[in-house]
Amino acid sequence: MSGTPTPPGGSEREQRAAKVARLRELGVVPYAYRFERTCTVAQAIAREGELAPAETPVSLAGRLVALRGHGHTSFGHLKDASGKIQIYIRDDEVSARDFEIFRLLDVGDIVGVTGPLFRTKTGELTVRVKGFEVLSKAINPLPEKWHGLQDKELRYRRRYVDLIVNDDVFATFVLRSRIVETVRRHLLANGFLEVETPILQPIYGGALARPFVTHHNTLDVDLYLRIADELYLKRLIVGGMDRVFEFSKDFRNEGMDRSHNPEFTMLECYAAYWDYTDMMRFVEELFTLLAREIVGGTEITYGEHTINLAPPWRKLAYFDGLREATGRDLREADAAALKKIAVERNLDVEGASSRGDFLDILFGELVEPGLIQPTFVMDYPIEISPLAKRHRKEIGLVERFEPYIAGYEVGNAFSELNDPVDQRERFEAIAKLWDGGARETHPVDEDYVRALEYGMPPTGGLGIGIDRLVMLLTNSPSIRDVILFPQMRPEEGRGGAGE
RNA sequence: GGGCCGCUAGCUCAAGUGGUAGAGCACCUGCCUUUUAAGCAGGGGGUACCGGGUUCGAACCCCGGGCGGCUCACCA
Repeated sequence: MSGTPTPPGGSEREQRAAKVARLRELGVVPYAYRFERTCTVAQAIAREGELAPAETPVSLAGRLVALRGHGHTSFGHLKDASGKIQIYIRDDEVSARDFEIFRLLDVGDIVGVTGPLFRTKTGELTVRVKGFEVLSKAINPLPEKWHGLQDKELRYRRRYVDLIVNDDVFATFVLRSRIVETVRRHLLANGFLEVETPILQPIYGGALARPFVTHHNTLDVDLYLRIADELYLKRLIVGGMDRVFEFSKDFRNEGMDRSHNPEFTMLECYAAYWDYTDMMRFVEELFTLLAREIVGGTEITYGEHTINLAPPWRKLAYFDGLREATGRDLREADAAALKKIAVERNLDVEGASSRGDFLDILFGELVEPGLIQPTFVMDYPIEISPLAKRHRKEIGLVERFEPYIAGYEVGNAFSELNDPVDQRERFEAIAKLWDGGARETHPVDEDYVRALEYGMPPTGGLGIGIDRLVMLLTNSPSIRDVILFPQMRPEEGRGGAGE
């Protein structure tokens, strides 16, 4: 093809590919090596007043998101991570070759432009393009400009396109980064040390969940992807690291839905010489900071709820919550009695067998949904808290709390169990439940018990589900809206014949 | 895993009861020197998720499969 315009016919992708060839014919490398920009779009907009428009050109780089050709001129919009600005080019202000090259550009291409800023007669700040470079020619067209990319499957599978065209999606992930940064800063400011612990673990623990299993060839052993990093962090407390934390990608081989992804991010932190009341104060401080820095106030909106994060938060003892819901004191109730209550209320008790299972069901169904405003649920039954320290006053309870917001459990904390003998007994009790057919349980981690036998100081521990935290602060209804690449079935084999 | 819904051009969506697939955006050609959902005129583009069946004829009806969404169950 020689100098002739792109021939008609073929898919848009083919037509755009032909433009790449045409650009090369014109001596343009459509995939540049670098571009020196003088500022971002947002900076250009902010600095308009300081610049002497006629003399001081700016160089900006970004994606063409709109083009409006007018024969001898052309308007368009250039978008970078900071914002969007109009560009304007005239054929009497650039070379004929440059204008021809410009006319080969499409929406979606990445370009660098240089020129002074001016205001059009409608008052819009615009770059008067005197020179430009093709930085990357896009072969695939962007989604349509009015409706953008709607299809959720495509949005998740091609998140890069979603990010290009849906500004609110982009903003959510910027906020996620800022949230993590704020949490990290608060921890560092309080003397916590950021550490990294194994993702591949020979024994999984620290939570009750089904793990992913993998295999190490050289060692010829099965390893588990961690379901929590708790037991490793507390080993570090034993080792004398008084305050540690880790943003831990955890993996749980369970169902997926609006609030569960197989891999998710958990913050865990541990502070020697704290108990759970210290941790409660810390959580309130952290959320107050997040509210101020991320939301700009203590009030947030989540779905239909307006939530006030200002401390102090309501404190609700676990069995007080159950008493309010059932009218009965269940502290002494055994498994059979609890089952009876659950069945009376038409709750699904399938698969439940232990006292802890029934308590979990009753609390989850009757109490949790009402915990909209921030609430610390405190002092859990010992059966469902194998790593928490016995309550200093109440028999059968542990010093544990979970902060609830908008009906979501956003964290989990306790005065950590540091008595090795008690810990071993708890592990064994749990293991027995396994033999009894309980849904999930722990293998005994002998090395962890051994670590406790070297002496762990009294310690307060806290876990916060980062994904859910981000959901709350960004008013996102699905965990998939706050995870860049949520787990999907592979595209491979789509449309294939059934097997 | 169960239930309901969906899958048509690159994207967003149409097409009473089965009759041989359309629009807008995007792309191509022409015109257009301050437009902005630019405009006007012309044009190209389809494995209808995949496979089978019924039928003279299937985007549409039936069966099987795939993927997704919502929801229930389980979990954080």
